[in-house]
Amino acid sequence: MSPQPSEIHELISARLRESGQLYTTGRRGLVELLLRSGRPVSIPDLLASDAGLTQSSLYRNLSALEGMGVVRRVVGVEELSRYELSVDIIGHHHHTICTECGVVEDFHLPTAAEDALRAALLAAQAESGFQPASHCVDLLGTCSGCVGSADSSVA
Amino acid sequence: MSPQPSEIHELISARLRESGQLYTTGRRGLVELLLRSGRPVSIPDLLASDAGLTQSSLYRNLSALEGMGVVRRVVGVEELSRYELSVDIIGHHHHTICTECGVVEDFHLPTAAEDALRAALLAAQAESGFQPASHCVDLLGTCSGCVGSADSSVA
DNA sequence: CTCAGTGCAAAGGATTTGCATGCCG
DNA sequence: CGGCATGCAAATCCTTTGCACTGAG
Repeated sequence: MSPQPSEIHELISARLRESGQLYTTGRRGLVELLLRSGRPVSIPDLLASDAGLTQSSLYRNLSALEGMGVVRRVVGVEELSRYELSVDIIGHHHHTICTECGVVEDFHLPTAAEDALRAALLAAQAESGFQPASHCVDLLGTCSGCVGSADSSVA
Repeated sequence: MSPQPSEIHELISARLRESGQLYTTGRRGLVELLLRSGRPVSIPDLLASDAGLTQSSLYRNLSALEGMGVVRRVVGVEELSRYELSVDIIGHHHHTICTECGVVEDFHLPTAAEDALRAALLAAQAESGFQPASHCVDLLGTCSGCVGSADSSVA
């Protein structure tokens, strides 16, 4: 299912070309690092682990690759921590994260869907040895307010 | 399903007492703000929106309330952004986030579960007017390496 | 009165940006 | 040669912390 490393490099190289950018040694090294680690890695980790990466280039390259859809930030649409009242106060729910305007909205799943999801996660748990305490389902997409406007900023 | 605001305040007040802490005016105001906004809010937002909140107190109060399980941080177990290769390169998958050691691992859902999940999310989408581009399912819990050790740091 | 909470201000860490230089096409 | 990428360093933003003071029980 996953392409071979060599194919990956060619794919990325091609995408960069399309955007008028270069697949330089540094970028290739970064991709190798991500490929090798096999899990999401933080920028400070990358800076600490490897040798040849410069702070600013790393940030810039990750942004560039992210903009092309090669790399993605794992948790939120923004890097800010967000807070809300806890589930046992507000009730169990999930979030929709609008990738246009960054707004995070609460969103409730029908009970049947919630049960199906829980069952699926429990089944998956058995295989991995990971003990889930809770799950977090976030939908990334476009909120109703941003559906009309292509990419314009919030009015 | 969700308690009334007055009950919420009493509940929080009680929990604070148990921990030997106070439910002061400032904290009550913070909870009101969270209650009123109805969605996850960032700290800079809180600082900008309301008037009477001091930066340090806000951070401290959110930490205190989070520690008691009243409030929770929405996205990651750590505040760091993490990067990985994109799904169309690595393949679709989800994450397990260990709340003990902070390690984020990739994790694949069985196809049947993935389908059920997708169907549930599509159904939910129809009601909300939100157009999902992708979903993100994260399991919060304890990884196999941390299951044995209670709360000790990584060995 | 005593202890926890608050406010101010400075420190710490992550991320972004400016500018001059090096490298690829 | 021309444009993109890099490196260094400074700037910016979010978050944490120290310390003295105010508020609540």
